[in-house]
Amino acid sequence: MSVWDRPAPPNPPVPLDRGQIIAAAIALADEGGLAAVSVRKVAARLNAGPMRLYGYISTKDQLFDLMVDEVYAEILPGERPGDWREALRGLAHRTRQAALRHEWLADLLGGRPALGPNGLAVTEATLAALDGLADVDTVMRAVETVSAYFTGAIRREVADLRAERATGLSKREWQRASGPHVTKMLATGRFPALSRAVHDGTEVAAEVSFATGLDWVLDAVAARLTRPAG
Amino acid sequence: MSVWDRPAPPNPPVPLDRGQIIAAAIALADEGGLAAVSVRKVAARLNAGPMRLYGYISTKDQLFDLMVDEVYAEILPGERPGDWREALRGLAHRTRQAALRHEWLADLLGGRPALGPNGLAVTEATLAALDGLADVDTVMRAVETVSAYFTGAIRREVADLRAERATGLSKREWQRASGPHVTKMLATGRFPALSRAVHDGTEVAAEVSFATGLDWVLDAVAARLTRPAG
DNA sequence: TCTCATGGCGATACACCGTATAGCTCCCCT
DNA sequence: AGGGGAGCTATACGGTGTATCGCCATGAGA
Repeated sequence: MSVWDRPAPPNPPVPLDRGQIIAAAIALADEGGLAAVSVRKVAARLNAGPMRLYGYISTKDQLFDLMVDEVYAEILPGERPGDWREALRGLAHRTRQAALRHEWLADLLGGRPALGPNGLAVTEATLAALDGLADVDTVMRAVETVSAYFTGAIRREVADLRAERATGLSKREWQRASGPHVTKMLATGRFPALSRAVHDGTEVAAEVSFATGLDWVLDAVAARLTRPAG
Repeated sequence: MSVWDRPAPPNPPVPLDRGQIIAAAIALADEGGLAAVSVRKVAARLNAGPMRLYGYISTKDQLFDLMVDEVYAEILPGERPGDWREALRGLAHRTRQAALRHEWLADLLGGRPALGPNGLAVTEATLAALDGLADVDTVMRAVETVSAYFTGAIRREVADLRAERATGLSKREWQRASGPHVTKMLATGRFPALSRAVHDGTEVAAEVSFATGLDWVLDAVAARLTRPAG
């Protein structure tokens, strides 16, 4: 019996490794959000059966961790930053940019400690940039505070962005156009300060608002880093 | 044929309303985390078929929104706060306490705009406490910055707490005891600053770290609220 | 009092999910 | 040439959210 008589194996199965799995998962998430990532779909994109992935991955949550760590590679600082402030500001902005490229990152940010190699490398680089400016505990507090700020800010920004996209209205347009539920709420008069804020507030670009809050927080940190141990 | 001869309907079906559904869902989440909340399980807890809930709720995500708004009721300030700083500090601490009572809140915080009645009421109270201290835009920026901080800080705290619980080790014990993966990473010598931080850092109570960072951020806000429009 | 409409409820069903298990097939080493 | 082991696949289980539909009980109208 020649090779021609016997049918070729249905899948000429390409070797496959963790990296391809992570890349496929990220592609799916970029296209359709985290909800579009399923073990079956990732496998399908690699011409593999679902169970094949479990040779490289132990659980779906672990796949999420790996995806996050992969993105942390994009967040790593390119060159050595000028000073600590530039280091922290850069970290914040690079994280934000990564989350705008991969919106699903906002769903995962801060949800689990970032202990992958790239996550650790980012932390290392950040701590190194603040090294010696104050005692270890103060430095830790500084990094944690700034991280907490930009994590929270990024999450809110992405949440608002999705809401706008879903309703087709910007936050500012709400009150006028239709904001079916919120408008009615504001009209009840039970939220005067909020109404005034929505009415009189200037609509400011998300990046500006992000950068402004960040500068405030950095100022606060500066006050503790220069003085020895406030 | 008397009433006694005819068997009672198997489920004496209690009327049921949104509040009971939300309460049941929260109870499930408190016990087993967000993952333990399924439409079927919530319904079962109310002696109802799954489809019954869809008369009161349109989607599972909406149920999550309702759960969050219910918890915002616990976050509402009890009495009128002394000054703006007390208002913001109180808000932050009450949110944190709520998240410690309902850990699943950390998974949802900042994930979607809080537009329910209680969420709006919290925002209203907060804005009211800052009213007139600066122009509307500065006040908005202040509230957003503080909210971003405590949202991010709470998420991280809960994430760490779960990690500790899962490994049975505190963050400090990692390096010594076994931290299967992280210890090896630190041992590679590729993360000197991080290693030093882990080694030399003082283990500080989560609440203290939370409060410290919060005070820093509040100081930063104070600098903009007292000066008119920095 | 009898009849009919209606609206809420339940059962059923569908498509999909994560993953445990077990068997098969192919390759390498002896 | 034969045996062992590794890696892949098929199957299966117990769950998920929710669309659809048919029933029954109730209240209204005659």
